Amino acid sequence: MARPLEFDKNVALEKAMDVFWEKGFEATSLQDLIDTMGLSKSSFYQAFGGKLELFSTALNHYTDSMAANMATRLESTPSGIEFIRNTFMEIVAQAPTDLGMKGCFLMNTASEFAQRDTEIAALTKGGVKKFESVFFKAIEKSQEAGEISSEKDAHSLAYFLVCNMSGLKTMVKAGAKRRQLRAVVDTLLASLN
Amino acid sequence: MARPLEFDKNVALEKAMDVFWEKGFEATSLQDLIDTMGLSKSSFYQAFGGKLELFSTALNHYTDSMAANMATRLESTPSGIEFIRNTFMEIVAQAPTDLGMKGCFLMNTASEFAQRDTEIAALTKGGVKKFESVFFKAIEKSQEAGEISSEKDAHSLAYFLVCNMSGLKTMVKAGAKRRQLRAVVDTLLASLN
DNA sequence: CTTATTATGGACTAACCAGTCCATAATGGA
DNA sequence: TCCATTATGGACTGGTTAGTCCATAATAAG
Repeated sequence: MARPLEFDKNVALEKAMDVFWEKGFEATSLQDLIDTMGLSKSSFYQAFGGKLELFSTALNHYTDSMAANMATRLESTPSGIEFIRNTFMEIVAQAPTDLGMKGCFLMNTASEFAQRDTEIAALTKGGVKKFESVFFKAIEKSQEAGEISSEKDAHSLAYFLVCNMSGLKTMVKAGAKRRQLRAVVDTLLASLN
Repeated sequence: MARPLEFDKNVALEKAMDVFWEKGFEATSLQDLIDTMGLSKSSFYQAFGGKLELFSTALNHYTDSMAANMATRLESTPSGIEFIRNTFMEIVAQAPTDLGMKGCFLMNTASEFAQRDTEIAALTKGGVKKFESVFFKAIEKSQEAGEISSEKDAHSLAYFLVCNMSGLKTMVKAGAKRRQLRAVVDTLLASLN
């Protein structure tokens, strides 16, 4: 019926997500975006509405795909506590890499400007819940298997894990050494028993 | 010998710190700064060199005064673990206030652009050490008093506390409720014993 | 009072910002 | 083939950015 798009919208969105993830909202210019995404200004506005709108879309894409990824890994891991250990060990492992230095897109966003934009604030709240819910399931699983005492409140523990995930990823950005992160994870895991 | 400054440099620096703290580096314009600091562009550049230079100065001022403040409070608190509890309870208490929503200037900075500027990266590393060292002293104090087992590594615990402090302050920005933060602090404090 | 020194106000710059608009290109259906 | 529809390239906008520069104001020493 009409001229088709010359680019893959999902691919372009992922590239935009990477830029926002690495540089944040303010430090990312429209030029950065259209260069990385490889499309013209017209196509950009046509397809994604604008900078802020694209940012929201990218952030939602991030939390959805990340949480889905974690949920899948949880299902394929026999032990809940093993899933938790793996998740945190991965943060330690990728600490000195480019990926590690980007931190967590969700927490970066909360830190940068959640309180300046109510829509973004709602998005970060929702994003936290997605991660929290995966940890909650992992803890329930562990409690059923007797790995974690059932007397502990699973919701509190889940939030505690999210909080430590956020803290660890920020410490990576603040220049933490692997052994320091490792020590934190050890302490954290020990506190679950 | 010559015309004197019409403003107090320290007062101006504190005001600049507040703006950077609240809005971050990128989102703070020179106009924001000179408006808040109440001085002209010429005086601004004359006295503080430039935006980035002022940011460094403000960040250093923040970590120095914050760490000094904590050190003083530690000395005047009989029990090390009580100091730790107070410190974290204060974060919970001020969570829904304007101050709480600003988060931690140091961690905000690490999150925003530590990895884009090597000088700032060095500053954040140093800032973390300042906080870590206060917690380290608090833990040593607690271990001497028998409140915390001496078998635990004080350095690891100190870093664990810094990490949780960072995490909690980010969770505040992400819209955490008081009772969620409270639960995290309870879990954290319980893990020290 | 004069002079050397420094602070200040305000005009100015060049680059960049997000976003708009329109003429043109490309496509599928009739 | 022709037309309706949509995508695209690129020129353009008004506003903002950090930072510079100079003429003038204020001061303290002599």
